Amino acid sequence: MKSLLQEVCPPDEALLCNESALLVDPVRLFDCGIAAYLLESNRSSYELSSLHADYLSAPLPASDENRPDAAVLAQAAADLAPELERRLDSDGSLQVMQDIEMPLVPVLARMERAGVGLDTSVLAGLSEETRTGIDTLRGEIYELAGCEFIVDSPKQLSEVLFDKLGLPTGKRTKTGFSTDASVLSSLAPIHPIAEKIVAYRELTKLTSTYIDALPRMLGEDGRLHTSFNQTVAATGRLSSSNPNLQNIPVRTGFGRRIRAAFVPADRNDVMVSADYSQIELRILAHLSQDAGLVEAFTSGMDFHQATAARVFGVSVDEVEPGMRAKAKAVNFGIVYGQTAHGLGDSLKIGYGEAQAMIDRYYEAYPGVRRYLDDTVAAAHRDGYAITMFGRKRRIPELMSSNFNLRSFGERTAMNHPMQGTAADIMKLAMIEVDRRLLAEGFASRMVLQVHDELVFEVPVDEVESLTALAREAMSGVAKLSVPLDVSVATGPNWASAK
DNA sequence: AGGTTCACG
DNA sequence: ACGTACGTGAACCTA
Repeated sequence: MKSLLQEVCPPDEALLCNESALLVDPVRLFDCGIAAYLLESNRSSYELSSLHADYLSAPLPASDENRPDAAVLAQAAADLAPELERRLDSDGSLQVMQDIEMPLVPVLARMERAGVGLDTSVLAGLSEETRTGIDTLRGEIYELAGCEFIVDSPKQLSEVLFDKLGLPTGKRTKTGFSTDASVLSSLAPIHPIAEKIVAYRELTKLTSTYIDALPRMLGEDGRLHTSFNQTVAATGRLSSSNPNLQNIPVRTGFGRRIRAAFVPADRNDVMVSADYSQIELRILAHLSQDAGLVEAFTSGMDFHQATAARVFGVSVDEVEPGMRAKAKAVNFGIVYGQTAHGLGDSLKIGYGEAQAMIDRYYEAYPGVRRYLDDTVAAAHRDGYAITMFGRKRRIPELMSSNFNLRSFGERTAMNHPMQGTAADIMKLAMIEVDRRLLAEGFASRMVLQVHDELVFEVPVDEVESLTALAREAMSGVAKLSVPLDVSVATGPNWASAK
């Protein structure tokens, strides 16, 4: 939440946060930075000085003793607002501004101010464990390498792996040979040092980014307060920083122990997590109107399994786990603007086999291919891609004569309507959830958003009503051709609320 | 400051 | 003929 009000007069942040009454009517809120973001979501700066220069064709006036910074900025905002509003209107982006972004500002302000609880004793225990683990692994790596070096240095590691030990090189980076996780996993069968390095990387990553870092970032109230940035992600998603609470580990068992340190403030409260299931693919089903895809979601069966059955031409109960995993990867790929290369990499299969799977996918879901082709063509014609709710993303790369850059633009054009519409839907849901929490006098608080998930701190006696509220609000904000399924879970910490 | 790597959706 | 999966933020090393 980097609102104009916060920029100009930090103490008045209270205006946006007050729990008892919303003193600022979102209808009358106009944030110049967010307006410019809706017009050009790729801008490098949304500072008033930058906007003044670009939209009013004049540098920001200098401040002096008669005109302090705050006065200059207030005047700049006042001058910019009508101009930006005109541009939003003629761009067709005023709806997104008024219906989504401005109403979201006080919601994010309240979430940031509420913060989230962190049990530092959990992290202290993990820190102890990782310290000894890291020391042991480092020693084993030195032993296997036959020398001591800085394992964290990709340059030194590359010398050890590829020069000293003579292991086969894989991908290249700008500066040399890559030592990333996919390279190390291919080296694992050849030399035992590879898996030690992978394990070392996991522990050092989790320690330096989370276990040791988060306790240092607690506010005076003993809670973690992130910033939800509203003008960063070009698709319309939020981002989170200082600390980033949208990338807390969850994929490994050890990582989930970090997530377990996120707890409610009050001992009698619990964490509740509500997340959209496969929202981007459901949006694709709606946008493409592909009969097979819509059927897969309305029938209520396992979606990746249903895809596997169609792609491999077997009945649903004949789908083996390997087939489901492949179908799942193709489904992911579709959302990213599928390429045979990318799919081949992720599945560790050949380019040809990957292309064959993609072809079979498009045969199974012909409406998807038609939709994606139309979407790319429209983006070439218009210069932008657009979401269901009218959020545009300009894609200048489509004009490039460079094949790679142009292809990137086309993948962006395919991805934006799915990722961006999901962001729109989540933002609308947050506005509705927040409105009802206040209107119905809940003590529950919405504390985090992680793209398709909302996290709440909830008094035990509100669990049932909050669960119903989250379900209704999240699945009810948009009417698609397929249901917007929401799964809700509860537990004493964030890891257990899954 | 830029590159690499890796945490998340 | 070309070669990348989409969107982020943070830590670390190197220059």
